[in-house]
Amino acid sequence: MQNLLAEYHDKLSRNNYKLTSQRKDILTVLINNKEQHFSVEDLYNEVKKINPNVGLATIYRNLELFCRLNITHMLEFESDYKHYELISEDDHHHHLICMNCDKIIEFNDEDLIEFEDRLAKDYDFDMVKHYIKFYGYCNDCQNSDDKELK
Amino acid sequence: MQNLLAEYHDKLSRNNYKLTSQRKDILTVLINNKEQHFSVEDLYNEVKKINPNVGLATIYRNLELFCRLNITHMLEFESDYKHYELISEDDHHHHLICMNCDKIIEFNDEDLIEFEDRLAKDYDFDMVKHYIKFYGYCNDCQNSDDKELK
DNA sequence: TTGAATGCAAAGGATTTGCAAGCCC
DNA sequence: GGGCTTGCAAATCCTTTGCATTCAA
Repeated sequence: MQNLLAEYHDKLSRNNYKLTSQRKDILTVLINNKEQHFSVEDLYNEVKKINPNVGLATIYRNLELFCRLNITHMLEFESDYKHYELISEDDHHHHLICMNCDKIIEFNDEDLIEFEDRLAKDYDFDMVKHYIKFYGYCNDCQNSDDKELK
Repeated sequence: MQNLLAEYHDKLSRNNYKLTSQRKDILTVLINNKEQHFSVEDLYNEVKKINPNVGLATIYRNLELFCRLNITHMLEFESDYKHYELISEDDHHHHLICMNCDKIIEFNDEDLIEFEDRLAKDYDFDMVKHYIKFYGYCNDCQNSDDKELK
């Protein structure tokens, strides 16, 4: 955790950004909840627990910055607000989204690497990251009659 | 094209929605531009060419409906508005997105089916569709110095 | 010290909503 | 004819911006 914060501090410095106390607080919340993704509002509320004076605009401005620096990335789930989470290098981390109850199942998988390599070669594309969303019905909802779509 | 429109008409009827002239116009534009994805504004402008009296809210309301019925789906590209396009059954259709120039390269691939099948089994998830976005640098931008991130 | 970063509040802009009028089935 | 749809315009709400103040380096 100290490691990660130091690493992000470095990256900010290298790109001529300062590690303000607000940035430190935002990163701390993200680091302490690596497995979670936050809406801006939720993140704002968490950071306020550490620093009650932080402004919402600061959260927006810094998430934008962190995404630009590849410290965080944005997740978009249809019919919902944007969410953000830390990028972790060795994490192949994707989502199964239930079209009925909107449940989000997270999973990790290494098998896409091969596929990705071939793709990078075929399209001469320098691959940095990928986001994959699978839509369908979770096991709770597979027999439900609520689903539209007859 | 008649086929597709009739099919969508059926699906609307089966779910107790009417095929209004506005819905027909919207679907017609989408069908005639299957390979394109539209922002709401762009779609609005196209539909106005057919029916100048259509309202913007109608476009929003119907795209929401069409997505709910799995006639269209929403594409989200970071730092941009939402886009929409028709869903075509047999299309495995994904995007490579350049992080420098924002170029979007579309590609089709069948290789993910196997992966997807395993996943569906592992998580007892009834898979309907998947969207995959790869981020990186296109060949024009690979040697550019503009990229941040030192 | 000094330009970058923040907080606040106001502005912006995409999307949604209320309601009377219109239209599909 | 009846109720779903539409058009219009106003409202909503997430996000951005301007500006004076504060702060990291």
